[in-house]
Amino acid sequence: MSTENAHSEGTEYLNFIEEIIEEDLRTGRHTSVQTRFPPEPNGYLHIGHAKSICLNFGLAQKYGGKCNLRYDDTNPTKEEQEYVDSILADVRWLGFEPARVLYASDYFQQLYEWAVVLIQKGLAYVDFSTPEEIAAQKGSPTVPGTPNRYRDTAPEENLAEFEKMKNGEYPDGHCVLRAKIDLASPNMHLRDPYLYRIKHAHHHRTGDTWCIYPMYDWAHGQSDSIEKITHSVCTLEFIPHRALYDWCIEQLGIFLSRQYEFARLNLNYTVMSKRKLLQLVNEGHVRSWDDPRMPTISAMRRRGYTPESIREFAKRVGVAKRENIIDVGLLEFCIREDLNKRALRRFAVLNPLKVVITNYPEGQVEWLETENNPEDPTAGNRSLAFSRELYIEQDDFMENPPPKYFRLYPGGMVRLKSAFIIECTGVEKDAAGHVTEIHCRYVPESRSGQDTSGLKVKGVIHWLSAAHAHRAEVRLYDRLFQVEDPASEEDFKKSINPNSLEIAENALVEPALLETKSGEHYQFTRLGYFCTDPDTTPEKPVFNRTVSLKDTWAKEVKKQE
RNA sequence: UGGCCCAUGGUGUAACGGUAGCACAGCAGAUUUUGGUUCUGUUUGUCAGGGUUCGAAUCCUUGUGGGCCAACCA
Repeated sequence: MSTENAHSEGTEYLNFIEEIIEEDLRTGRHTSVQTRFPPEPNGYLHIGHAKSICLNFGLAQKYGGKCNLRYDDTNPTKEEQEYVDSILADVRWLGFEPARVLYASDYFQQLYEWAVVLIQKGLAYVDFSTPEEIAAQKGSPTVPGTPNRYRDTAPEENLAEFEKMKNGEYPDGHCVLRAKIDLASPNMHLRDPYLYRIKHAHHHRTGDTWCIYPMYDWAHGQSDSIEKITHSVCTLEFIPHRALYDWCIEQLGIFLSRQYEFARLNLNYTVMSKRKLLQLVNEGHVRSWDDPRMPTISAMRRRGYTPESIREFAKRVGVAKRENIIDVGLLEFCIREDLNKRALRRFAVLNPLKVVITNYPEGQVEWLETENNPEDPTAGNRSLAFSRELYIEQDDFMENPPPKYFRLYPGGMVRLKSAFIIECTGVEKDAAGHVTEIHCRYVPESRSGQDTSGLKVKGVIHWLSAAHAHRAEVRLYDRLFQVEDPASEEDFKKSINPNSLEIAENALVEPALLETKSGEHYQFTRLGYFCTDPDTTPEKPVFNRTVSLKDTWAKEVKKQE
């Protein structure tokens, strides 16, 4: 209930794009809303893309419109089918179904014909200068550019040269098609931008049909226009491109799509650029694109984030034009909030410490009921085996505890959750002085649910019957970087956290977890939320820690230091 | 040394000329057989100067700070 209130509070106001849309609908400028999500298939989607997906698909949903998935595949040398597939999968996993799945490459013929129109109008020319020459001729933000001799080539000749470009008569980089706009514009993107370049490269969809490929600025706006996109939403760095976007559409006299820009998502303690993420994968700093430490959607899925939690996160970060760096704590809040309601509780002991209940009969076993989810009575109960030899978490015992420690210590009492109260009566150590085993006595009349002991203990800890526990591998993740903004470092890889992955090799779990399947979510009681990894086998389950539970005690310990 | 975008608590985001609110984080307390959850209370903010106005976070202006722009990338 309270979360619903939070939701409604979060959506009571309109973000600036929604305001524009409502105004457009009110004035009749548009009668429906058409958006699109336009990724380049040259990498895996990350949490920043998730914000864009939620925005674009969310807008369409909210206003009864449609949202396309359109691959911006105009550069054959960088794009691959593997990425195409993963992108669609990620969009769907997030909970959105594209109205249509389209490709900018679907429009190559149309784009080519429009380029011919532009040339005929004297608004584009073929330039044989080198990239260096062209760059020099463009001037600088403070110095206007200077025209070269190709700028005044007659349309007929440009037409013929463009034809040669298309027919493959020139090698890569021999010449380019440029728009003829304004070499003195303060907006560098208007200083006769490139429209087409020659690339004798195999395209993942059009094969070898083309050897000239349109640049972003020549492809994007027209693709929007073809799809009758009413609100073309992109990130801030495209603001200077808008003038060119409008120019192309205006010169062609086609459907008037409009571009609006919002601030992209930045998360602290991670990097978001595809280039850097690719580097992390290729150089082995992480295992793969879906290594649970990565900010990619596939990695977050593997780690145990749910689509709902990511959508909620996108809602909470908002949409505005201000540069921002979101605290990962908000992401963690969103997944805890979601999983707290849904995840089944299970007992797991990450670092086992043996406990012998000295006054419990050897060989005896009794089964004790415990709830699967206290937040959800319909989740039911399960039985846990209790016996003479148990395991508890090493963290739950201290020989010399600090103040306010209310777990187990010599002479201290604690409740084993859903079982009995025990008192620590002795400790066994190895030669090095490490505690290897502790001895306790249990209070028979303190059985959970029928406690007549009259004892009151502050601590409640989880446990496992030694004879019934099973081995498991549990992977514990910490932030991948040690600094808030690794991208601003001289070398971002130097700030990689060497302890971002810790594997609990000796972890033990309750028997119910043996049948777990990849992708299932659990709360390991008192530890955190965990998700079964695809590496799991019937013999040895493997879990990823999605996020720990909030740990007030850890905070208290820090304060005491 | 050109142009464009932005500026509200620690982090985000509202307030559309009329009481600066919400969320996360923090802090304090209550409840709790998860030091979880839940509940209650609470600290912290309009970048600076000038102007318009009865009244400015909001409009104008100057400055400051941050971001973006000169790839045959998107």
